[in-house]
Amino acid sequence: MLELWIDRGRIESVAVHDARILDVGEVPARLVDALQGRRVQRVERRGKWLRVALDDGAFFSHLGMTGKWAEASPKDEPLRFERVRLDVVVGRAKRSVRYLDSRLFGRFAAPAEDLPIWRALGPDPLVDGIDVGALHAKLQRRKLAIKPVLLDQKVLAGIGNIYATEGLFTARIDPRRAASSLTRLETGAVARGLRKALLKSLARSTEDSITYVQEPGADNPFLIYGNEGMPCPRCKRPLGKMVLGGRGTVFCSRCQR
DNA sequence: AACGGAACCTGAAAGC
DNA sequence: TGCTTTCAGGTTCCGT
Repeated sequence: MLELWIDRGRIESVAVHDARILDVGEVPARLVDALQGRRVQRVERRGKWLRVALDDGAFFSHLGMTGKWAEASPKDEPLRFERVRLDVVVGRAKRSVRYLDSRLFGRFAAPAEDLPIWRALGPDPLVDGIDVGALHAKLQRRKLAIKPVLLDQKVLAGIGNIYATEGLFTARIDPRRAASSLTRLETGAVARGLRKALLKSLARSTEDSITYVQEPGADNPFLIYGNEGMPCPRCKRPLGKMVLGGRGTVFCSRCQR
């Protein structure tokens, strides 16, 4: 959506309302300077990062877990949880886009060079696809449990706790299994499970809004995430939950081996 | 290098 | 009812 709102536009003004979404040591004034007057050339996504290429440089936006871009009118007052505001002229239209983030886990940056973290991202399952052989080789080198390895953005970009949980359930793999113990066949199943979970979520997202599971009124659209204690959709036994790599992990002890 | 655990932050939900 | 505590998530940092 952000792409639709600002592509080919010229950034008229920038306001950073809360500097906590910037990198440590970064100051709003420098960022404003880097963006003002620049033209947006394209918007790309890899994993949880957006990279907005400008005629000179680029800016990066990570949505954390509660971040979203929203379109507003330039006349509108700051929206609830607004942290950054960009006013853009696209053709004859004046648009104002706002970065909203209640929990401030997101990030906003306009570095001179591409962020190292962006360059280090693994392949994005939807943008780049998953090369099962390459993934299998990568997993072979990791002794850690498969679930925390999937959360490593250098392995695959964009896999968070929800998709790792869902993908492993679909692949019928126990999240505690050592990553190195997965066969190539099982790695293929995980790759398909992850893609399926991501695509399902993408299909669910409406034209112009993101609804997070945590938001009131949103019902749980996931197979097992958030459903601990409820019947497994496959075998009907109650789903278990444990902490793995510091994150809650729902699983079925019968279906996932 | 690889790993575990705590910290960051705040709204919602659960507990009292 | 209203206050307090706990929990969730993605990432970074610190110690081992």
